[in-house]
Amino acid sequence: MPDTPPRRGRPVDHQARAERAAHILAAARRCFARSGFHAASTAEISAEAGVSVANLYQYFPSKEALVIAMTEADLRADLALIAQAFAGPGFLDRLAGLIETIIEAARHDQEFRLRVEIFAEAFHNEPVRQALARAEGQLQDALAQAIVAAQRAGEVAPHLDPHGTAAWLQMLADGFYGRAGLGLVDAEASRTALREVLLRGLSA
Amino acid sequence: MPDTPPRRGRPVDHQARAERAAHILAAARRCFARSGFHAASTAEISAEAGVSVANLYQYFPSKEALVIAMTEADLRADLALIAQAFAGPGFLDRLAGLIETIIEAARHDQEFRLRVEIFAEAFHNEPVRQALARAEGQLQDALAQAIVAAQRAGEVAPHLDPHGTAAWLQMLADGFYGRAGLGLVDAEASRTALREVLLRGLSA
Amino acid sequence: MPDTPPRRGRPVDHQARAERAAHILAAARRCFARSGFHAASTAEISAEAGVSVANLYQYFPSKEALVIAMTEADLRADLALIAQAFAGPGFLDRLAGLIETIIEAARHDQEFRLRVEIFAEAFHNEPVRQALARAEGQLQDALAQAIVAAQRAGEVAPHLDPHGTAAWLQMLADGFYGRAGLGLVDAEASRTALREVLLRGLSA
Amino acid sequence: MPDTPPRRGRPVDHQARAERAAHILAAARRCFARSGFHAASTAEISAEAGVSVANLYQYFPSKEALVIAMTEADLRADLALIAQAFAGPGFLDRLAGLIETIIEAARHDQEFRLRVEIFAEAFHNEPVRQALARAEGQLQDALAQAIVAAQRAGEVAPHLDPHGTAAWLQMLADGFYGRAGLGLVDAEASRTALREVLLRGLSA
DNA sequence: GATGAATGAGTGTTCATTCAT
DNA sequence: CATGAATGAACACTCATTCAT
Repeated sequence: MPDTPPRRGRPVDHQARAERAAHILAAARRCFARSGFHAASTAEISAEAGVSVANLYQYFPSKEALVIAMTEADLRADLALIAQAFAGPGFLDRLAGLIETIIEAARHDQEFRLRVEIFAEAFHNEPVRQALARAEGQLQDALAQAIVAAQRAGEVAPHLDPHGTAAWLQMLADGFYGRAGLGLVDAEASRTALREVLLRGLSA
Repeated sequence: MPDTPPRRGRPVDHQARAERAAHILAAARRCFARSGFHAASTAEISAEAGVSVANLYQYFPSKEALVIAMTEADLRADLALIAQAFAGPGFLDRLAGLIETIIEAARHDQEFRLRVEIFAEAFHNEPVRQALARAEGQLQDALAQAIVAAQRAGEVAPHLDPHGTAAWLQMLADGFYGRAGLGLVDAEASRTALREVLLRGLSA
Repeated sequence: MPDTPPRRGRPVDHQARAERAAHILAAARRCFARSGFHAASTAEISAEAGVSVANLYQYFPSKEALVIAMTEADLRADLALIAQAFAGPGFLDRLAGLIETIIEAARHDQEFRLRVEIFAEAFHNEPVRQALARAEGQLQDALAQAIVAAQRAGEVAPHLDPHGTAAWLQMLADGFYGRAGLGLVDAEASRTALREVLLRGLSA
Repeated sequence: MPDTPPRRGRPVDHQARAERAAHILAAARRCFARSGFHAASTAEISAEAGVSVANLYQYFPSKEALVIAMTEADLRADLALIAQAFAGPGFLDRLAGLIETIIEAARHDQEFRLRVEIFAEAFHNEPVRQALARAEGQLQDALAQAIVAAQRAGEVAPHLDPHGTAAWLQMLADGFYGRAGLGLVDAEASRTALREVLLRGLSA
């Protein structure tokens, strides 16, 4: 490495920047979930975050960039969730636990709407589409990996195609998000029915 | 109802009105699927339909009304499809055929995007939400009814809750629409995996 | 001609449209001259014209289109002026008269600023540049034609290149506009000096 | 002036300041010529100069100040050019040489656009107008002085009003800049025609 | 002196909708 | 019934400028 030239002026506070970006992103999340991607104006988002519109643009170059950043953050969170959820034996039990977690969450926040919103936006916005497709692909890979492990452990039917199976798990989840966003989810019935289909669909 | 008062002027040609409304609605469908609900302007829709913007407003009082009409038309079509699909014996075979039909359709048109788009809009637009919730409810009833019949015929596991089961079938479908809209659906893999989960999930 | 299909709805009033467009254009002229092309907002122009901003956009698709329309209208006016000014014998006298007219005008309106403004805009805006270049070309042709006629009539030195000569006449005019816009023109001195250079520069 | 009070802290390096100011001014010049006064942002200028925006403001209190400084620098350069160009005998030959220089320059850089740009800005910006008017006045004086000398030397017609004559020389130059900026200047034709008009317009 | 961070005030343009013909 | 004309309200994004470090 060549010696870096001595920096003049105010140094960049990377941590503060990251925090503020996250703060704005969280505000955008709430706004998009509440009003929808198009209806949520940059003014609304800035106000929710308590910053000026111009400041928002110093952290994200466009509204689109917000969705993309969101998608990527979600991906990281989901991957972490999956990694943790399937870290040990008992695949089916852990899956049932995951369902429980998701159903519970569906009662309290509007995050679910966000997922559908992002899907809709992705249809007409190429960069968003790419980000989302990439995220869905990575999630599918992670799920497939967990399925393979469970198959090796004899917990999941061995002849099932791991990726195809992961795909319908994702479809089920996305479909659940939509219904949850509409307020159509009956927690008790969902729990039972989903458990049933997962057990029957996967178990060896 | 009392007898209608004698009408003055040119009598309304109900059929012509209905046809033109359907024509406009079809145009709107294409536009919404192509550009999204918010990005598709009334101007774009009118142009696609070959009528003036003001004329559109004589058939539908608002853009929102278009989505609602669309939802209701879709409901009728879906109910007809279900009624026809499950009219005789062989529930599981018929279901597999339905999947085939849907997967094929996913390759040619963009209608799938529309479903997701309408979900997203419904989240922030109460009248749309009501229309969609009502449609989903009726679809669920129809599916549940078909499931009950199949259970009686011994084709579907008898202990399954018909409504809960119908619900996950819907989730699976909605999730499929989203992935199809994103272009993530591999026809062959989807066919196999979906058949598998349906068979395992439902069969007696 | 195939028989035109019977027009439905409100017919277009072409005259009213043309009048309103001209009205808006005149307002834009005043605004551009007063505030400059960039500083004059579409809101300012609409207000000056007494119409809504959206209405302005039904007559001109962009701010740029206003300048282009202006350039073309000016071209027509200038061509007419030249045609009329050099319709008969006495080229040099007529030229002197033209100068007089222009100098007088420079005292009362700000139109001169507009010319410079449009030049500046043309440098960075290709469509405007093309419109302006085309206009300047046509004006040069018209001037050159008048010079040729005057040469035939023995009023202008026969060996002068008509286009080159027309070019410096235009430069002189443009330069005059700039100085007039700055308020640097002394009517009396300009009159004398310009007459002198024209006479000496052109006469046989 | 009374003796300056003893300065505290690091002494100002006047030379370094002047150099950096000149550096920034040169960058601004390129940006204004390329994008226009309004379209060139302070960010663009700073980037071109390789300094921060805030730093620019430590050398020039506003964007306007940049144009004014530019005008004054140009004035100094032009005065020097004139002084040198007309330092000896052979006024007309020297003028012809000057034309040549200018025409050549018009082929390579965009500086010409800058002149027109500054004129346009001057119309709506009083401080700029004053700077430009003052510069044009001084240039006119210098030119007039050279003309008087040439008249004494018998090279220029004695009855011509020196200031009026200087004025049309300036107009010709400004008009040339505009056409050059538009790309309408044919070097060969311009050379011939301008030489002709200068000779005929001035010679004794 | 030099920089990063922040912002109020705007910009051109679009849109769903209404009204007169 | 069908159309052209009109508009208020909004929107994403930018900019010249200031201030704290």
